[in-house]
Amino acid sequence: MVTRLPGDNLRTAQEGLTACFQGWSGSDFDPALCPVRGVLDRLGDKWTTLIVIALAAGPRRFSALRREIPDISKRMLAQTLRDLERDGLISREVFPTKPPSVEYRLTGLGESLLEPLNALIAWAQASQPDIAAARHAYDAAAAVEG
Amino acid sequence: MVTRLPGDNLRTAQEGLTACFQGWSGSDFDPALCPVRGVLDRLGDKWTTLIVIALAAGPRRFSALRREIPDISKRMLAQTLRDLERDGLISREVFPTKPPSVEYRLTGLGESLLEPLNALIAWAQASQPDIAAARHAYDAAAAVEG
DNA sequence: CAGAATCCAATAGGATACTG
DNA sequence: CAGTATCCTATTGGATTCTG
Repeated sequence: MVTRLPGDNLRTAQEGLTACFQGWSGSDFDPALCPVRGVLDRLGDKWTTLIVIALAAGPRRFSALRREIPDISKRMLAQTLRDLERDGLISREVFPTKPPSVEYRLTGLGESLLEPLNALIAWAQASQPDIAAARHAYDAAAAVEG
Repeated sequence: MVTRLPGDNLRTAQEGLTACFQGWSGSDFDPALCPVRGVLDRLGDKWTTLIVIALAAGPRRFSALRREIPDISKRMLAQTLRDLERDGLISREVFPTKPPSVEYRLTGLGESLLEPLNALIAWAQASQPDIAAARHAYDAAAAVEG
């Protein structure tokens, strides 16, 4: 175990991101092929992360998810679940009851997303006051200069 | 320093996300007020993360960013930079040369995003083969059943 | 060079109604 | 219950033109 200085994690992250970035920022590279974009586009849509977080607590049925994410429409819930299943992040199990019930749960791959996602959420929560303050200051400055 | 078992980080992430989730999944809570959604919506747009990653390597000028992200339009670059500045993640410095040049750099708050972002990118890169395989399997299965 | 403004196309996503 | 299908609106974002 090495001793870690305060700026150490930051430098590691800088280097990792820079190395990654240089791999696909070359002008003759097709941006559509960049795997990072593909994955982040998914995570970036309106509902994916919410559903993953909801499923982090355990398996859920379709209507249970609807209750936990009150403002999602049936359409988008069904579609996002399908996309997540297609990407192998969640699995779908149909119980042939009557009426039928369907249970969704994270796969191992889906669970592996929880750690980096948790880090990001923690950052969002910790930074939210700073961001709000910055926005307020920016808007106030913009207002005085017309 | 405690010993860490293999599943330990996962459990920590599960608990953290679940606790966070329960805070705002209550049905009488206005989803628009959820700070996590606000922040993740920003990170989820098409260009924000790309720009942050580009700036992780150091300050950049407007046209340098355009070269490094070849498929961004002037409009979206300007708009995304403005939003990032408003949120306090980057700072903007104008040099009164002629013609003018403007330099953007990450603030301390912006740098603090690099670590969680790096974790997510690393996950995306590591998981990309699994995701591609899952998609292929899903599509193949969907094809046979009509 | 670094934008702002305008216009327009593509997509995301909500509401509703219908099905097994 | 767990979806699908259709329609429609709002937002995103590209192309182009104009300015200091």
